[in-house]
Amino acid sequence: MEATEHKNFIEQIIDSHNESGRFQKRVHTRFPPEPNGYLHIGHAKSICLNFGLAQKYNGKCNLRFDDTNPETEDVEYVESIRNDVRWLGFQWDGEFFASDYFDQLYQWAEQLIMKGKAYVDDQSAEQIAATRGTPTVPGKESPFRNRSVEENLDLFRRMKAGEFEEGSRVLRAKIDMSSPNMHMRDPVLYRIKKARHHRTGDRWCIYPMYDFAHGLCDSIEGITHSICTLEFEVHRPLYDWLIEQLGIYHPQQIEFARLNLSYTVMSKRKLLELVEGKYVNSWDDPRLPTISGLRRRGYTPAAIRHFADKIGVAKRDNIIDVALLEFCIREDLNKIAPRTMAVLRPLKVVITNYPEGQTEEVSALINPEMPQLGSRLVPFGREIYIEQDDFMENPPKGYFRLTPGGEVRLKYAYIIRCEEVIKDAAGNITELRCIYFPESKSGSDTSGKKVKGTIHWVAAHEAASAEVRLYDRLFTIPDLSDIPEGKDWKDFINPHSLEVIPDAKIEKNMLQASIGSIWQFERLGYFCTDPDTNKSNKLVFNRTVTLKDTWAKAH
RNA sequence: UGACCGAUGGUGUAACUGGCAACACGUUUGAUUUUGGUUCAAAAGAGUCCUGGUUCGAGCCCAGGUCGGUCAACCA
Repeated sequence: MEATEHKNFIEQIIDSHNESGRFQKRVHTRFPPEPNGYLHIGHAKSICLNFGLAQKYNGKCNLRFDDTNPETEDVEYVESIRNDVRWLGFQWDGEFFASDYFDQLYQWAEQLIMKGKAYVDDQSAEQIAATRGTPTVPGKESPFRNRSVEENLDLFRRMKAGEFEEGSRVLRAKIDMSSPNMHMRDPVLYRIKKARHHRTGDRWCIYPMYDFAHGLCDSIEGITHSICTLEFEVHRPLYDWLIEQLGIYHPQQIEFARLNLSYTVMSKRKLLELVEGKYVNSWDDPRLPTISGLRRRGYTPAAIRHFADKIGVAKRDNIIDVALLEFCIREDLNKIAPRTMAVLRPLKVVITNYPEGQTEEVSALINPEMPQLGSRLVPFGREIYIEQDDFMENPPKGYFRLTPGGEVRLKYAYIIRCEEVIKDAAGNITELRCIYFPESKSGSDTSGKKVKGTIHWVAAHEAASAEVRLYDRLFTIPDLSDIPEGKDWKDFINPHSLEVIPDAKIEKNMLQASIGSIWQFERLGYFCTDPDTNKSNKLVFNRTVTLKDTWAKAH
């Protein structure tokens, strides 16, 4: 567990509740998604917060689906949300649906009517909108606002019975049309929707609005701390009003600032636009900040949890540098990812003094961070591939890989010297002729040679081939909430966010790599096998993140 | 010309509730290294949005500003 000495403002509130005894030292949170889309890393922040608080205070955390709008919701999303929460490493105490409470909610609505605190409004949606006023101008009361309790009850029951057309009537709270808080201007509580609900089927044709249902559901579940994002701050007076009118258990709502990540977008609307507009390939496209995208990209639950822990919780708007997320995944993967060698852009090297037809196997550490894991055998021979980047004909100062006449170590093998550069008619370098120093073999080096650089390689005679997908940030600017005038946020999509290497050379050991397994390609970064590996009958790797490269950064 | 919320290094979060502004990421430098990775060591970088007040003492309290965010779906 992390050594978190500093308490965030929510923990401080909980502590004060525990001192005052407001909730009898009980802590019961909940994660309340609507099953109408996929979870993203912003949700992960909320999940880690809610479940984390429950763990820290020996409390409970529910998973509740706020499924009050049958038109947009589906069981498919319920499944994917469950799956993502579980994958993140959390197990909820109770699993509930707002729709479980439809009967209770309906009873409460009638109760409000009987108290004279709610009425059926015959106005159209347009009329209601038009008479709501603006933040600075009070709204106008509906002509139906003062119907009798009997009439309201009758009308509401007939709404429930399906006697009226969709959109013809709604149930509204009777609060204050001139309230400075727009949400208190007689908000809609129930609307008619003759839609089939994914759980209650055709049992209902009226459905509660989120604002009516949400706080009441928390109350039903005995939630102590209803944690939500900042935009619901102005809704709180309404939730409190409802609870007060009904005289029921009162949870404490606490709002925090949602996560924003640099170089990406987090809103459901924009994510949907990226997927539907084919800017990315799917909801689990590894470039997306969706949980499924991050998973496919090779992010681990531990790294995401650690990230959520490090970013903290507060109320001010924030935009977290993706570099922090990348730090978290590198930190995790460095410890656990087995190493292998892969050459993305191969340059053939012929070792002229290595006997033709001869091969051998060299020993390579599985993970230098964990030597106890032992080593693997890697084939070596007269012809190998090295990275094109690891040779320069005219190197800048400070370059210490291979150059004409220069020497480097082939990792876990020998030191070589470049003797000759072969080019095609166009002047492109096609091959290098090198010599090796037999006495410089790794582990038994008696050559006395000192080289500055060590490069990775793959033996040509036993190289496997793989497709490698190199991902980069999805956008070219860090802050997508700050778009210059006349521009659209989609104008800043990074055209190079995906580069496909169709034929990389990798250690043949990798043919056995299982789907989703995570590797470090020495000197290149962390990669995981993509599910497409199955389909295409060829190895496909996704680059999770590069290794830090202080040389490349400066050049 | 409304209500609510917020403002601390480049980024994010702290500061025992009034006592020398700290930690992490990022950046830079050095050491180690058969990954220009890791690890280790160090440095630079804010005087806490502004103005005034209370106080021996203010990032924390008070007053007034400024700037930013949120709110006007029969969405959540």
